[in-house]
Amino acid sequence: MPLPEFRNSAVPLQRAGGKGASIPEATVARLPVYHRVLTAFADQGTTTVSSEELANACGVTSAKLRKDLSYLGSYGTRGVGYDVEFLSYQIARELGLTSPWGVVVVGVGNLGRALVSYRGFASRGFRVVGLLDTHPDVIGSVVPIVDRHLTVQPIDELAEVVANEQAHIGVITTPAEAAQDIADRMVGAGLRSIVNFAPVVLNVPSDVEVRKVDLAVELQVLAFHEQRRRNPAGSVVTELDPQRSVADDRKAMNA
Amino acid sequence: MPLPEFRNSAVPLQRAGGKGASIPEATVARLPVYHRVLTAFADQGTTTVSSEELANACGVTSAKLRKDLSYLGSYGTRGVGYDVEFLSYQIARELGLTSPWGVVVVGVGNLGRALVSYRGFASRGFRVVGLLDTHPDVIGSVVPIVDRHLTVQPIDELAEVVANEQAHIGVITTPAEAAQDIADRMVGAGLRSIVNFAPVVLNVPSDVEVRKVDLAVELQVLAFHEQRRRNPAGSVVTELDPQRSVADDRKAMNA
DNA sequence: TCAACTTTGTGCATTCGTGCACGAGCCTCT
DNA sequence: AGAGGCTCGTGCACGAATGCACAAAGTTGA
Repeated sequence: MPLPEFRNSAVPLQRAGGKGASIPEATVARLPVYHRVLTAFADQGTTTVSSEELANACGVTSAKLRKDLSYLGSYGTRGVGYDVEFLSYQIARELGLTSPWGVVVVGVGNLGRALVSYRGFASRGFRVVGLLDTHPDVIGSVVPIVDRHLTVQPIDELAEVVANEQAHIGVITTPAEAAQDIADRMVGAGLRSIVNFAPVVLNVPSDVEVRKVDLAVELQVLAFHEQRRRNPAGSVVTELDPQRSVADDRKAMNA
Repeated sequence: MPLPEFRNSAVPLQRAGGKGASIPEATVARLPVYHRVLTAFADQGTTTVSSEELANACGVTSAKLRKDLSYLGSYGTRGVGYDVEFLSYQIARELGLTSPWGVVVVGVGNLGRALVSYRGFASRGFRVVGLLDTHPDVIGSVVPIVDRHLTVQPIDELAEVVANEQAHIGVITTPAEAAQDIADRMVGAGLRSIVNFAPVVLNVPSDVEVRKVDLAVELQVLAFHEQRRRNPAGSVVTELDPQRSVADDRKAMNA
């Protein structure tokens, strides 16, 4: 994904199809999608799905889906398919969604507000337990969360909130300049899982996992492919003049 | 990312280090980060960086960085490093950031507003040329973009805006229910690059590229690892009772 | 009960991505 | 000019991820 940076922690399978076996990162990244689609199937009353149907709805191939699910265990029935409710539960359990996770959000701008009002939040085992900011103007203001309200607290109370509310995940929705400082505070407060929406590379201890979400990266990857579509062999100038030198490029740069 | 879903379009290198050679997707996803960090180096007056320095600032290994850059060409100087300005320009050119891309944003809630006010937008070759919504309440309202203002237009004018403003990229920031319809309209209007912030799997023709950004997925991946950290061998119940059967699980599911 | 049909689970081959290690090339100093 | 030192570029090996294809296992119908 945006290609979120993976820590390459996957080790060879110890027990194929068994519980407790290590699951490839690529698979872990897809499980949330499977879970969401299964929930949708359940809501519309479907009780059973084949790997083919589920795969289509998830935008993956059926072979990949089956292999992914096989890491969790043998939860399908040959000749029939998967029980929607049951499979959904198994994935939720594997992802750790059966017990709720406390989330603190730092940075209450438009982005922060958008995230905390996102409904899929609470319904999947996540609960916003803290909303903090450094700016005096927003501290103290009341923000509507999905099912209640929350008062914005000053950043200095971070450690307190994390401890009292047993938060485990921090979300950074501050401007880029503030992000590293907030990350340091989060680590200091004991958080070891961070989602970073600010467009900067965070420097954190190796036992802290950071997942980056960056619109600019997504746009630039799309732009790259758009450009390639126009001119599959490379850039226009290059194609017109394959003998173009690096010196020429240095001049063009200043044009 | 999250594993954003790649189209596996990478083919073997045709000309190693040459221009126009295909670049691995994993590399393409990292180039925007290199570019941003290089810009930061340039802003603070640095003129030269070694692969080691740049790699540290980008959160990757120096070997990976050098290999990534080698796909673009030989732009470094042995014994010295890379010229910051020059390398930055080369990456920008490769990503297609030298000419501006028109972007239309559909869905003017908190998220849409947050995105269009993001400064890193215009500075990297992207320009919001349209802001649309279906909701009568927001249509006609004026939204401040980074360097100007934009009036929210009704969704029916999408094709018109795309054609007149030569937009190439669509961003979906609507609720999940509306996303597929918007995607269909975008495809109909001629867009072939879409960033989707709604938590649904979009169904689009194979020549359209969709990049998904999903907070819920990021949180769930973190939750998975948090859980594994607590109990490396698997879930608690599983460890306490390795003989637990699938039938037991079906009961637990309803608890 | 048995045969035909359906769909899962997985072994195998292939492709993609990463990291090591070192040769190639450039700069500096004497 | 030549030696020494530094850093890039890349060949090679290894591990991760994907896709194919089929045996295993269950269901349905006669």
